[in-house]
Amino acid sequence: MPEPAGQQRAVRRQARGLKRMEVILDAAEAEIAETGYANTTTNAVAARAGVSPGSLYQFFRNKDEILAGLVGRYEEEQRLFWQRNLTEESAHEPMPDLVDRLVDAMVAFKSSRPAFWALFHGSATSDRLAEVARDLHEAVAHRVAEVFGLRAPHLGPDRCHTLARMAVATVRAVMPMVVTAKPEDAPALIGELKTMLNGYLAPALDGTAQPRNGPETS
Amino acid sequence: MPEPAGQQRAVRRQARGLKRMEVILDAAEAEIAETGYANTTTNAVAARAGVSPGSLYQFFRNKDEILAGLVGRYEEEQRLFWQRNLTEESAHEPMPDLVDRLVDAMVAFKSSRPAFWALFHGSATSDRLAEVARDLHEAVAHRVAEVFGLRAPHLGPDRCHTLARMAVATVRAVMPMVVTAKPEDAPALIGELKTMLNGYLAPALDGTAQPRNGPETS
DNA sequence: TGTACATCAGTGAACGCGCGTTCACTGATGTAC
DNA sequence: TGTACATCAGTGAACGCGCGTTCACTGATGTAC
Repeated sequence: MPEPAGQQRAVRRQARGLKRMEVILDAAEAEIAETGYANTTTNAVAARAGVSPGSLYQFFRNKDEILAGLVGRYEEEQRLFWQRNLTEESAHEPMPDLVDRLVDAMVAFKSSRPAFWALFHGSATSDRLAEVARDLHEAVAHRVAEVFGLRAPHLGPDRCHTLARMAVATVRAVMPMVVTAKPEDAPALIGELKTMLNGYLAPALDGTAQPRNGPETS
Repeated sequence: MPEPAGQQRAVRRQARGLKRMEVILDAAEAEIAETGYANTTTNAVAARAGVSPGSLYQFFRNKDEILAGLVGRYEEEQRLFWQRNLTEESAHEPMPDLVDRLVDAMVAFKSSRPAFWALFHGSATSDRLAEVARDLHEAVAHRVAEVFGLRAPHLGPDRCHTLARMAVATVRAVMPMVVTAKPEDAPALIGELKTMLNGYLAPALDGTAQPRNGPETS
């Protein structure tokens, strides 16, 4: 008899149990990448993981918790990604270089984690998932805003945050186009995205040029 | 109004039948705006429309066809919207004015058709709906690209199309932020969107700056 | 060391619930002669 | 002008199917003495 929700005693997972959880999450990731979260059935995840449905429910109380487990893994990866790609040095990096580097890194990340993008950028979402995705994007925007603040201290933190949110939203909007595009068209779209971000961020943060003028050297 | 797409059997609708269909679509629109397409049940739509479930299925063969009916109505509205707001004159309008006017018009349209945006920009979508939304956005981009072509004939149609798709994607990305934002923050976000679009489109279309630069150092 | 017992890991058939859809039926309206 | 008949409009209970979740149960592993 399972204990009432909230009262559940801490379960001391054995090594094989922890292993199983990872296997189940891997299966869920693959399944979601293929068919979307809403179309993913718990039984399909269990079958793919090579366990019975009942076993799955021993480790995850319900379908949402499987999602939460995946999100937990992603959050760690995200943290590492931004820790690696966005440091205090980024505050002094020329804007075109910074945009170039970050966009390329994100595209590369996308390629290596298809399920991640299926979850957070795909069409087959869910209310629960949209909420999680929003939080993740907000966290990224927050981190970007911090670097903007270092770069242009004369702007208030509010304005930095707005700029960051706009930038994140733009990337989020264009990325699916890149994925959908024919492979030979993708680089052009990525170039457009960089141009756009640059044209928006450089004047606001570095005060180098008006939006109508090209980025001339100082 | 013409019959919903997919209704192929020549059923000679009586006047009251056509009226009922509109009532059902109104109910579906309201229901979808409140809970999203996936969470909308056909029985709830029927109840809201004041008809029995069986009656609903006399006019729409399945849930998808209700959606198709709604899309049909929206397509007509969309056509009128762009016919009104984007003409050949737009090719000679100063870019800031054009962006300003269109963004404002779209925001106003959003306010008057909440269900429309719940459908095409909300989080609770579906595979079917995502497909429809993509087609709509593609149609808008196509029309925008035509005006870009008039404005800057020296650019190829392909490049105009790319610029238009990027612009549409950006608007689509920012609009949910505007909706979600506190009312006093919305104007600022709309301003940012305009700045961004302007900074991207003006150099590319009006030739005030080179649109792309390669990886070479300055 | 072995034995007893609690807890964790695992099974897979079956249950239950929601929701799209259908069914058998009655009434309303249009059309032909 | 009425009558017959086809078709449209409408009802609401019930069906069926998919899928998340549970159930009763058997092994496996850890722990205490």
